[in-house]
Amino acid sequence: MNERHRSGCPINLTLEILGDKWSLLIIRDMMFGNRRHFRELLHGSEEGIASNILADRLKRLLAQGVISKRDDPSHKQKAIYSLTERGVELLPIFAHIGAWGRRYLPVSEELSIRAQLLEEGGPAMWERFMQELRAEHVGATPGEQPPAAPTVREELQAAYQTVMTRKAKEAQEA
Amino acid sequence: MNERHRSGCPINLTLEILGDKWSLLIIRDMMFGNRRHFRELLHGSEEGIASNILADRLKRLLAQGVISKRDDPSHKQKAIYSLTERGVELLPIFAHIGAWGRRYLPVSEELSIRAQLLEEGGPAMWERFMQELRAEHVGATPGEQPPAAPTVREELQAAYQTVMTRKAKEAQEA
DNA sequence: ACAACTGATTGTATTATGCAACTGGTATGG
DNA sequence: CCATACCAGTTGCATAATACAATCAGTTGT
Repeated sequence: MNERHRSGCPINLTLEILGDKWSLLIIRDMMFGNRRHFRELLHGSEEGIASNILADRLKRLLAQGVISKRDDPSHKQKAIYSLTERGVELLPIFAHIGAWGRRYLPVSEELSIRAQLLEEGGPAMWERFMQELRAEHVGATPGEQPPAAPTVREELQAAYQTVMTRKAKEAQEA
Repeated sequence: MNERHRSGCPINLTLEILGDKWSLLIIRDMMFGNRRHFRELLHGSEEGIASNILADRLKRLLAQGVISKRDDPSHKQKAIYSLTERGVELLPIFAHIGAWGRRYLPVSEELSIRAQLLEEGGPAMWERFMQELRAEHVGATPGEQPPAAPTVREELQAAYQTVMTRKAKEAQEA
């Protein structure tokens, strides 16, 4: 546990935890794809993470308190990974990263529609999403409301499906 | 130039460019420390980057259009690195990363005071800072005003100095 | 009993990083 | 005009991180 930090700069310390090509993608899948099991995270993403890297990153994120882990009551070997409050609060960073990438990089339409809605929704939508994530991941908070349907994630997912359906139809017609 | 991307997700594409432990620190120093030369970037930061890593990252950021490079008229071998519009627009991401790190990680007071002011200043302050960065880095924009004194960077720097001065006095008294 | 699935681990090859020394060229002061 | 310091990098080498495929032991459903 004797960690040596390069400096006390908040940006540097954050990069020491999240500054690699996989950590944020894992959190992205937990956050937007609601993937909570090792196998879902391993095979669910487009990018194809290796199992040893996934295991290593989950361990590190766990040690840093960005995610938590508990047993799945339905299966003795299943573990459920959840975001902690720290993890949930990464959402605005994802929103900005998504907006930046969408503006300047060769994104695909179907994978950037969520980023677009999140950017258009602004901080109010982020706050709503974070409340839903807290309910799903960090457990009950006092005075908590059952999340109104549709949730933000459902909205984003529906938009993704709409794009995919249209694209499939276009491909068929062509 | 035949780059293979892992996916068309905006978050993934952004991480493919900026997802390492150094790229964002270099941009941070250019943005907040106004370091524009190789040597300034090499020796100016607390974290101590190696010269070959710096050279490699500058090359990559240049290729990705996040920074630009031009000759320094005052010295035939000097190069001046500048942020492009893409680079300037990373500022909100830095603001959020700084805020997150400040909240959850063991930051030092003097190196997090800038993040605090930037968080408190909110999007309006970010926009002002980005306008100043555009003037300094990407050249004149139509209808541009000479930046009002003090600039945002000067404000941040002054706050840093205040903390450092107080800390030095406290250390002397103790 | 057995196949499929669970969260991982192991071995090996490749790539990235860290560190120090070094390069060719440029300004500067005496 | 020469020594010195400075400039943006490059090179060689050791170590660390990552990628990929195969494998593991325990669990579950059939």
